[in-house]
Amino acid sequence: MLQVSRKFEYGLHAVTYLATKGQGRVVTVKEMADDIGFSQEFLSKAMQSLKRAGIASSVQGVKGGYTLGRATTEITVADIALAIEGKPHLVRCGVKAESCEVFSSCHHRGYMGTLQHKIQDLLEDTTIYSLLQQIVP
Amino acid sequence: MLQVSRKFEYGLHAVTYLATKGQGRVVTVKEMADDIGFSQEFLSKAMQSLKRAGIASSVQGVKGGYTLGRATTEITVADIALAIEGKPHLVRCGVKAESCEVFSSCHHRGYMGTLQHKIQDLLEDTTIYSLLQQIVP
DNA sequence: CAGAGCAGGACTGAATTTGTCCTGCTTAAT
DNA sequence: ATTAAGCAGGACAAATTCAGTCCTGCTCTG
Repeated sequence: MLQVSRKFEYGLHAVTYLATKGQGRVVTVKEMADDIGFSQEFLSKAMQSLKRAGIASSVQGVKGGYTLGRATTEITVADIALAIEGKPHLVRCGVKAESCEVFSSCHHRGYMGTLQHKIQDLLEDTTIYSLLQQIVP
Repeated sequence: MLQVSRKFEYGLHAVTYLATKGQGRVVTVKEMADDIGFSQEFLSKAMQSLKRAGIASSVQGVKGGYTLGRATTEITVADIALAIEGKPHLVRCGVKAESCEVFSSCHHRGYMGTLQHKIQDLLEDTTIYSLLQQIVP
């Protein structure tokens, strides 16, 4: 259906939320979930993915929570997509060649590959910083 | 996962297959399925979608089958995607505003909208004709 | 040492995708 | 006129993926 996953939507919202809170501020998942209006449990999963990718960093224990792991100019939408959905594969043969019945005779692999690359470029072109500029002009 | 559906892959293969067979030639689903290596039943579904969109046209009865509905220069990858997957909705709120918990306060709708538009443009830029050129230089 | 909060594995239910089956309609050929 | 090839399309079944929950453990502050 060429649709982004819900977890990605959660993640993107979370990152912009953290960005508006400022760099130093540590925010709990509960606060974010309540404020934004998401399920706390599920948002937590998204945050864990973002943390593993270095996009967010976490503070353990009481008074713990999440902060952005780096500057908003250094986080692109592509980073978030990669952190949450893993490497993109527009077509199945990108994941597993065996999953394609016509792999050896396929005419479209080249095109689909460059298409995916172009989409990737679009995502890399947007940093969280520039995204926030668009929101609050 | 931002992946194209299998039915779309079937459809794209079918269209290029028909294109290489030449305009007039009527081809049965069975022939295509055997030649390409797809399930006949499922490919048939894809063809029906393509037909409804005018991309393919069908001939009923014995000696029936499918042909391309118009010139390869007049069929884009976007046309095939639309025929088979329907209108694209990168995010859920495009389908149903209610499916988004934060619709009213959402910061990303604008960006996701233009992103979707750009992807759409990429798909519209490729005609079957140009796709075939890439394959057989 | 109690409790807030992150980490992450396991599991469940829902939704979507993929694929099959069956019945009916159209038409060329006999 | 009858037969069989082939499209049309609804209904259904299986498989996969996604979304969301639950639970247990670990870490740190007060």
